Amino acid sequence: MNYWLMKSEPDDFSIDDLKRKKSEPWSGVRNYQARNYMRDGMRAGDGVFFYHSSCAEPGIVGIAEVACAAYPDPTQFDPRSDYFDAGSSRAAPRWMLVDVKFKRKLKRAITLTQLKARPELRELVLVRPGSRLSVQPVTKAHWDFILDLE
DNA sequence: GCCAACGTTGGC
DNA sequence: GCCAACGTTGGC
Repeated sequence: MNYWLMKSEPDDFSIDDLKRKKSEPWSGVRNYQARNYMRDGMRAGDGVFFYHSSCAEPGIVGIAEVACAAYPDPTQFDPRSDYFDAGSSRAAPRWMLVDVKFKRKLKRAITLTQLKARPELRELVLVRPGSRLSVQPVTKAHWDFILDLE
């Protein structure tokens, strides 16, 4: 079992949105590294930290789970979508996604500030200088450590 | 294959 | 809104 962190802007799609919808196709990722993690790394049942970015208090706000293996992101084929990619095709899809399933909200968000303050998390991709990946791996040790911060 | 220009991300 | 860091694009 692997562990991940996935970012979402709460104004766009929040942990409460995921709770209400129960499961959501993680559409719109247009970064190759993030795609590769979803396509090659993720398996159903993997753990996911749901992270709120670009907001007043960025941080981990909930726990989710990978719900299925990766499949083509349908928005890449839709000319009316913001995520349309004319360079992709159904025969050779460029962008893949997984469904993300709600598990629970944290009692209290674990803020980016808190995470940065912990020397044990120095190697966490999220807090690495310059890292902007919206889908990133989390080691089991970091996963357990972060859960204990709740 | 280099690299400048441009667009995006995301914390502050 | 600013801006640093990063990724992508496209001319050469």
